[in-house]
Amino acid sequence: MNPASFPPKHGSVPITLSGGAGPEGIAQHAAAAAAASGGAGADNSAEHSDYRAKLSQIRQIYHTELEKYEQACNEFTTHVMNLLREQSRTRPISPKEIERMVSIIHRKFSSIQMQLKQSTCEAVMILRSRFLDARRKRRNFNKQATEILNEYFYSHLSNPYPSEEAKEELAKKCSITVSQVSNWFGNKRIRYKKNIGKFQEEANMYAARTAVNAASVSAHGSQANSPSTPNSAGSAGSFNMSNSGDLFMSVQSMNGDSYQGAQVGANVQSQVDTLRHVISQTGGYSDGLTANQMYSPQGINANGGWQDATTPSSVTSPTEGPGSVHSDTSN
DNA sequence: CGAGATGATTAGAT
DNA sequence: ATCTAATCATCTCG
Repeated sequence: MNPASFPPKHGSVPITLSGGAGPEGIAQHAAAAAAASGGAGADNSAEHSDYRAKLSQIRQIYHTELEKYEQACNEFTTHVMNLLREQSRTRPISPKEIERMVSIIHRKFSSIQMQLKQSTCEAVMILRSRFLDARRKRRNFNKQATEILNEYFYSHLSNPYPSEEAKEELAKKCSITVSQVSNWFGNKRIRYKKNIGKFQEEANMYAARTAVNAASVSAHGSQANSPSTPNSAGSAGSFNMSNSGDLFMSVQSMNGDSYQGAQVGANVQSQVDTLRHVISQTGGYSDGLTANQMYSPQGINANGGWQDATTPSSVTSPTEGPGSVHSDTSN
């Protein structure tokens, strides 16, 4: 009953079922069966019942094989017994010898049965990985869900860590599970941080949208919208982290514990995030400052990311970054 | 078909 | 327990 060797990593495929006299590939059998039922379906319950059908199929194969081996064992034993009996006419054969013979045979067959067991185990594992590994049936979220998630993300950019409640609400709105929401935010944070340039357009879009929605729109707000895509964002490979928030440094980091429980703070922060955007878009014009970095990595400090927070001091004071890279945006 | 996008899983850190 | 970072497996688009 020991789990034998669980294939620790997928994609390895080294299985190599016992060659030779052993029970040949139950596992391969099952894998083939699983592969045969590919495609189309994708109905959750249907798939699950499919999985169970395959499982019972494996079980049945296992039992019939087991029975077969047992029978073969018995037959072989009697055969050997007969031989011995015949030989006992020409030479004396002690009962001990017979017993030894029988036990040898049984040992052999039981080892074969162990192999059978192991193969079955592998088969189940393959089946499992094929049907139960969620990665294998990944579906993209629908457009609306991603919109909702993105909206939340970009309107909380300075602290994109939705609370449990927020997650539940998002999950409900998007018709996905809470852990899917968590996954999404985890992936988003990482990927955003990793390549902010790639997400600038998106960030601008959602920021503008939420601005229009939330800020009650003092009419005529539509313009200012993206003077063509700012291709300057550069960052080919080395992320030099042009952290120059400059304009809006002031509001930057009030993240951390300050509004842990206070929803008010969060709301305010959200508004600030949005407004900062609007400012960044329109404000660029008034000065000579080119608008080429409409959305700066505000919430992200140079060394790491959002999460470390709790750096007690040093926040709220625009003391430039550690490296003071300060890429000058003038031309 | 290949590259990039994307959701899920995992190891390790806190 | 939750997050990050890396990675996997699949989807999507050209």
